[in-house]
Amino acid sequence: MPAQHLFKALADPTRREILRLLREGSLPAGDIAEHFPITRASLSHHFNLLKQAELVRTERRGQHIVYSLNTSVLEDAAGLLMELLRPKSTETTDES
Amino acid sequence: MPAQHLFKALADPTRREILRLLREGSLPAGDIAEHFPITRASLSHHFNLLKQAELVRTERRGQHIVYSLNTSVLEDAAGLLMELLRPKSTETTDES
DNA sequence: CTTGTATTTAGATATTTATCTAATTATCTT
DNA sequence: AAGATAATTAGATAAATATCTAAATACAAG
Repeated sequence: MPAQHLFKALADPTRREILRLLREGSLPAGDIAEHFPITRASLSHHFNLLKQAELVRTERRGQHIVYSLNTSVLEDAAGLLMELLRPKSTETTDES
Repeated sequence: MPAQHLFKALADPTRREILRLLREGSLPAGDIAEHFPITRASLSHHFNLLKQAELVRTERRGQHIVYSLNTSVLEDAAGLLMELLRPKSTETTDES
């Protein structure tokens, strides 16, 4: 689990808002785009970072590309933060 | 709770490593500095961002400034991620 | 097989960020 | 008060990042 990609991806408000939208269910890129004042090209850039962090998955459906949340990676992220909350024992080797 | 500052602060590997050091207990800036290959000035910059996010607190002790972890904010951060994992109901208004 | 729609990629630009060196501030010690 | 030590701030710079427009790719429908 590359913590660096993960936290970098979470650092941007637009990307966090994308994740928030996907909580309710999968959405095609175009539907996501309607919620933001930036271009689709810019959103594609954000999608790339989210995919790199494996926070989202994609599936092509016809001419649409449908994005969905990868909840397990979000759990991992929360877990990484919790690890910072005490027991050095529970340490996992990690280049972050 | 300004999510933006929080996630920005967590996005940098050096800062996460600082937090990891502080898990074991408070440390003066100088002791922290020994763990890193960068200048103390650069570390000061990281300290500023961590303080802005309220992830650390400081206390002057003589000529030393002692840093310690603010665990409750780390818990908040983990909580924000968990909120992304389902119930839109549990939503809290947040400009992030 | 051409036209239209959805999405991404390429390339450019302005802003932000991590880092450095040098200077400053704060405290301690003698 | 003067000098030494700890830490921060100021100012500069190189690298990373978010954004844009324009071009490219992928699929669907006539």
